[in-house]
Amino acid sequence: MTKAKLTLKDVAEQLGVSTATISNAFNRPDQLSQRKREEILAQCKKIGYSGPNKAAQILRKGTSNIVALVLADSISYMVSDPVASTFIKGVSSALKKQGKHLLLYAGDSSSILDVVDFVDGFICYGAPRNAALVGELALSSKPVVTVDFDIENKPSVNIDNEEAAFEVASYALNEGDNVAILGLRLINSPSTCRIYDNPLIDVESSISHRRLDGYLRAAEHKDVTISNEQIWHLPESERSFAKQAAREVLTSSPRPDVVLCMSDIIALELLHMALELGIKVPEEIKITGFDGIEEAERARPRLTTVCQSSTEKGIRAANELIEQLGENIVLPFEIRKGETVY
Amino acid sequence: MTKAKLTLKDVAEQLGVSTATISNAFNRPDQLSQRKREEILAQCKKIGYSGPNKAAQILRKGTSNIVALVLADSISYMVSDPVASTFIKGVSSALKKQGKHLLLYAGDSSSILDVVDFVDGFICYGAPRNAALVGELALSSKPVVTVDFDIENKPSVNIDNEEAAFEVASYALNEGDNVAILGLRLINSPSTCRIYDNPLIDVESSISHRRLDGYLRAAEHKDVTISNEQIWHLPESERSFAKQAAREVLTSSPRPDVVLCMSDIIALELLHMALELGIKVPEEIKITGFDGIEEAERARPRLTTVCQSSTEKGIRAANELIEQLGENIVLPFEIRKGETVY
DNA sequence: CTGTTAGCGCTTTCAG
DNA sequence: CTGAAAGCGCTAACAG
Repeated sequence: MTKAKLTLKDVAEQLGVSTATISNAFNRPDQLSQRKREEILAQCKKIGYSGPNKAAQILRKGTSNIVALVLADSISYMVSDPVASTFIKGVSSALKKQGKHLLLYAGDSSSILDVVDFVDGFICYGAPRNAALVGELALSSKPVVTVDFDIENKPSVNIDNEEAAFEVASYALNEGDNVAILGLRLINSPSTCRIYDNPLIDVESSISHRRLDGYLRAAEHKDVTISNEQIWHLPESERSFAKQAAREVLTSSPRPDVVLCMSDIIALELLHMALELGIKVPEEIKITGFDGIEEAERARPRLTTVCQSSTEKGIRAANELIEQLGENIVLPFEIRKGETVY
Repeated sequence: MTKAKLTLKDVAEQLGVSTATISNAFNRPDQLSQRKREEILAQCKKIGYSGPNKAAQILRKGTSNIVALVLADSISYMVSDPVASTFIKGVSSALKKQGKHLLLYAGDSSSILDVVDFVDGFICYGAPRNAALVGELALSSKPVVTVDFDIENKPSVNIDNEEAAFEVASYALNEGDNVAILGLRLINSPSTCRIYDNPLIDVESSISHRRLDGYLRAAEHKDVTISNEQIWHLPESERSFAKQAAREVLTSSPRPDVVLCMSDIIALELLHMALELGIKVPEEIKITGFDGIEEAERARPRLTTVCQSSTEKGIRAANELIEQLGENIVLPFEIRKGETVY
């Protein structure tokens, strides 16, 4: 406790060798005889020197073994989202294998400047709520890997959201269906509402719009029309918003026969509310989700949804960052045919 | 990109002032006139200098604004646990307010040496799986706050687990009941099993044993005896283990009338399986949980459990670390009377 | 209010 | 294989 912190220099002096030798003993085994090295390491342990100071190493070497995971939103929000936490799981397991550490960074932070100088790179999960971060990341000289969105010239990990949405919708829709869509962040509104003619946001970049494109393409194929009054916007994939939207949808008249939901959380909330109101699923209303979270599998009836492996995404993103291959990875997805569609 | 990184020294030269002035402009506004300061900041922005290099600041100042959150187990495991992720939520929101960053650190890591030199302190959530970390933390000169366990002379945040378990069990138990307990990490076994006469682990330190003490005290008060054959050990609060234990309990004969579970995850799994098997809850079997997670509230029948605010724990732990008051905080809990006990 | 300077603790040429 | 010395980029004490 009160023990003054030993420096490499102190140790060199005490052991009567040069600082380089101590440094090499810890960092470059090839630079000295095995015997000498072990002797030094043993001595160090004895006098209580646990190795070179990491802060100094970071400055000197320019690497820290810390990877920042930039989440789309606040950490508080992301960490309780099952999809995001599964992704984090993947990232952390891959980083651990490489001896890297994980710094969680909120996407609503004002800047990455706080950490850019010492982290080894960024994994960016979803377009950050604060769009300015994207610009900073694009300019940063540190490696960046994006997931579920893209930054020009940066490696990325994605699935084909448009195609996935197309497939699940194609499976659920039939001619003559009255269809509703529960979407995510489609317009700029802090609350649940139908999109009507409001200007759409991030049309080019957001996965929500890719999914919407897929749904609409499927509808077109099936000769189903979906008006803007039948498309809901939810500000977040959160239960409270999902509940509001579910209630609106289920109490609207005529009630939709099919509801395409952009996340499983939304779909599950809708499913529960439908059952509570005595509405039969899928007989009276069919429901599809998106993501393939565990809870969707546990639900009865089982949710029909798009399964993507968030763990795999995390692993691939971490490895891409470390190996710096510069790839734009597109991962497969799978339609899980549950019992909320027949 | 190809732009050579500017240093403070470069900038000072370019602007024709001393390095101290630039440094002060960024760090100590009181050390120079507001006009000069703004002028310098503006110039810096223009030439693309975004402020002093953080890695150098960390070495020089000895602080980084990074707090390590040492989780009990691997990050992968902890991040998908609802109780832990709620705790993380609390920590991250409190740290954010203070402009601190969050480094996630796995409790099964071999050492804290990797980061101890540059983080500002440690929040340790649950006794780490690798017990050696406790020793390192105890000796570390960096501030440490423990949660759900204690290290001598270090501040901590806890609830009274013994009393909480006592109260919930007292509420559930009646004389003559046949009782089972689904416990966590009571003995040293990697799989679900009854504890029988196996040696108990961490008897002094673990919250599981505090809870067990509370259950047994309540049983004694109610003149109920609970033998070691009726106490199950689960290695983790994970659904798969919970399922195994639930099956064993529900198919054992005579079937218990009351099952006291050391986490809501376990209790919920038991509840679901009971319902699936057509066993009436609470008529044929009463169930209590522990923690008060959201899902327990959504379940039908609603789970009777001990509610503790993990968010609050996280906030208090973070603030304790920052303010360094050296307190040993004991937070309140609350028995939530759901419908799994009557 | 400004400038000079000595390190923070380490790594890594380079010469021996 | 070892040792001396030059910084990595910055801060803060001190002198002006």
